[in-house]
Amino acid sequence: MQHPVSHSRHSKQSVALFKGLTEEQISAIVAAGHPRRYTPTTPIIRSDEPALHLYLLQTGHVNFSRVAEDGRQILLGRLVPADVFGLGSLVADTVRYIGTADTVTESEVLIWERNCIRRLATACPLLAENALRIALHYVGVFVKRHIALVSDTAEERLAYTLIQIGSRAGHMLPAGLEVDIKNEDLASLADISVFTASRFLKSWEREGALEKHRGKVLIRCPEKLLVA
Amino acid sequence: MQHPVSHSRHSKQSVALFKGLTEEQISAIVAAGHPRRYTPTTPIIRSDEPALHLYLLQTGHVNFSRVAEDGRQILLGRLVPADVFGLGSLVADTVRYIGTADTVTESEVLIWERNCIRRLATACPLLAENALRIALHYVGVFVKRHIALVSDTAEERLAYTLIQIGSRAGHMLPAGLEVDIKNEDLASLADISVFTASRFLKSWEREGALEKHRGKVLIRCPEKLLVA
DNA sequence: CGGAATCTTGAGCGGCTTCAAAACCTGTGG
DNA sequence: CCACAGGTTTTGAAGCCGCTCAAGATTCCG
Repeated sequence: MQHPVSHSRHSKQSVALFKGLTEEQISAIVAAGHPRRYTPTTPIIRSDEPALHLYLLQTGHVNFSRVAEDGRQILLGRLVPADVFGLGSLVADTVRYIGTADTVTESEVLIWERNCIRRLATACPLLAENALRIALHYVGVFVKRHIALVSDTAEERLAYTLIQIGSRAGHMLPAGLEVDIKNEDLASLADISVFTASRFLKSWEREGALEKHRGKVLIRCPEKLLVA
Repeated sequence: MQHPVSHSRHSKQSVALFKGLTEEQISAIVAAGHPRRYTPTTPIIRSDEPALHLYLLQTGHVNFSRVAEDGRQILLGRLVPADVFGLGSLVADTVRYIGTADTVTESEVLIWERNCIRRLATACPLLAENALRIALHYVGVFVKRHIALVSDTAEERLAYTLIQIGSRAGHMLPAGLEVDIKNEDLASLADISVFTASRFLKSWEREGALEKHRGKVLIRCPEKLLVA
């Protein structure tokens, strides 16, 4: 699975964690972090481990998930460049990671140790405030997903998920918006079975709304997904 | 619905938002807030409104909910004394409330204006850190509820919900742990229909695990809920 | 006592899931 | 270059959990 695609290195300004900081502050913080590269399908953190590190994804894609008691792995989100994870490392008493992060593609991350990033946050309170905003954002995201799960149909959830993941992790092509994602992951994000996902995707393909290839979806007409 | 029950005024130490602060700091913060009293079933904040205030519940119970597109009201949680809501007021750019807060019983809250609480947070960074911990805690709570929704049965979810709400909002009686909550709210928190909720509650009552009265559940043997 | 809210019970059904099996795609190694 | 093995996707058929709908019972309060 080699990707000639550029795993777009984000600009520093687009990092939500750095919002409002000066160039100098950002540079100092970035310099304090350790870069690291992971091969595809490698675990970076595991859920319930003590949150000892903060991570900033620079290139590549990462699945954030959690396993249910019955063993099924439930995707909570897909992380893209400029996303951070391991926010628990910023609080005083040791909290634990909420989910497991596994690389999907080869990925580069910037890592700070707990004490290091906490020291930086003390010197620069905006960092803590940004972390709070991000955390609240995720609360909103999960509430929304929850509401959708109890009040929308499987088809509506899949359509919404596809649009959402497309706008975040997709890349523009002449033919449309392409997303590198398997049916299995799409299904998990939409909280439906792979079979149901396949059925709806196929039906949209027949209507010309998208094209399906192994591990890829090419969205041609996003508006066609939301109608029927 | 008059309650002779004491809506236990929390001690200042038990407030998660004040964790690690000195008595002096807490007193100063509390002094800066405006107390206010609400009658039962009154809205305090509405979802999607700009987060202009931070609230600390001092006495009473508050439902935190959100309405789905089809109009159904979905309970996200029940707030008890020492809980805070409106955390969005702590971040710089105006975010919006995630849910609606309605009093269940007569309630007293302490209110801070956005600018006021932000000034206090600047002077006392621990406040921001505590807010982050609380936000991350809620992320974990919603993730857990979501996992349960896709992998547990209706009965398991209801049992878990009952235990949870009992330990948070219940009061000890000689006969057991009593919770003031309607089937409808219990059902919403467990993400099941009122009918399904009624069936399981009745079945537990027949097994002697609990007693059901209008608007009340008396839990006698919590362990009996988790078995069959 | 009347009326409104809450709770109960039964019957029927429906959207998804589960299960089984086959088709398909893709990189690999002979 | 072709065949093979692994993972991925498709399709069909059957079943089930919990929901919906309807109606009645119960409790509470003015």
